Amino acid sequence: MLQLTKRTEYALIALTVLAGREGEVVSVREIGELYPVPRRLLAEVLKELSRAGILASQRGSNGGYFLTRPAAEINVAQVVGALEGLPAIAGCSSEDFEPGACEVEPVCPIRSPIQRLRIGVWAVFERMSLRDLAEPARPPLSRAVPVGSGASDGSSSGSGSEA
Amino acid sequence: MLQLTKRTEYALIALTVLAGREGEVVSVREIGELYPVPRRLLAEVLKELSRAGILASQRGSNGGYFLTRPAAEINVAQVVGALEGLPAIAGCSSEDFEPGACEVEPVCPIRSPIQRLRIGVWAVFERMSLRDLAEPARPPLSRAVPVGSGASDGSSSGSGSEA
DNA sequence: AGATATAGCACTAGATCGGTGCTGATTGGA
DNA sequence: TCCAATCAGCACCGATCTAGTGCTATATCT
Ligand code: SF4
Ligand code: SF4
Repeated sequence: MLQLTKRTEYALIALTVLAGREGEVVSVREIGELYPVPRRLLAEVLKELSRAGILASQRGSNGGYFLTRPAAEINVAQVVGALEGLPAIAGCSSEDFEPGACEVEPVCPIRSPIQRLRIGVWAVFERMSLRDLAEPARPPLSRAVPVGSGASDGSSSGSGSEA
Repeated sequence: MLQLTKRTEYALIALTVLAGREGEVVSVREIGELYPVPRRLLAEVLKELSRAGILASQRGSNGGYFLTRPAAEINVAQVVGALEGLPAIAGCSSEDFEPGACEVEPVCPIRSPIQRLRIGVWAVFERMSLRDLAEPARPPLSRAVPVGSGASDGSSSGSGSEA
């Protein structure tokens, strides 16, 4: 399934708040009051982000979390990477992939292309920073791009989806 | 989890073969002899692709599957879309998402950004055709690109995650 | 008729995910 | 001093999804 986990979504929501209040210390409760998110789970997620070094925490009363770096320097890729491990696309490019786990590997014809996809997807996530998240979205949306080899003429490729 | 299913991987492997033998009719057995893939499962997947209109089938002896269109006109996005539904990134942008399923939706601050990500990821998949898959990979790799608004290009952003 | 191949569908076991429980440690303040 | 608020750590459960298989029917070629 090519979809982020709820944990990651909650993380991004929380980070949106954090990014809009840089320098402040924000508690899980506050965020929970802003958005109808399972607080307990949100807390768990923020702990993870803290362990990953994206957030730092302040314990005790008046405690909470805050960004360790400017919002513009933290991108979605880092967040996703911290919570789900970097996007693998295929099993063999996952972090915890043990050699031999895939029978096809020695002769797999799609490893290289998959790798290219992975890099492309990763780049998409890298290009969106927390500041982009927090801001009301300014979409110059300068035409997508990359990854393919030749593919130059892909113009005709409709979305097609299914059915 | 940001990862393709095994089904999709097998589909791509099979399509690589099909793309390299355009005009021919190739059976599941043949593909299974080329790559150590669970044939039974592979068969199931090709059926799905057939239902989705990406492949057509020929039954009976000497039967098998063949592409309905030139390999260059079929891209990975179509394949993924047929097998997993288009990349949703978040639950609310999934095909079978029922309104009200997400509590946060009415006030969600990340819907718009997520949408942008979705488009970006989708574009990455669209730009890789079956021909790109089948070819021995020539990566001029035309530098990745946009999607975000500003986005500092801190290409250095490593995984940064755990371990 | 018989061998080969796809069509369709249901089913099981295992992995993953969403969410919660519980206990402890740290801090600020009444 | 003691209490309330808050983070830290970890284990646990139920629901969902995935990988893979079983079985039966249908079409085609020889
Ligand atoms: S080797 Fe090929 S089949 Fe095995 S996991 Fe990697 S991409 Fe998928
Ligand atoms: S609305 Fe926000 S939280 Fe709900 S699914 Fe969409 S992105 Fe995730």
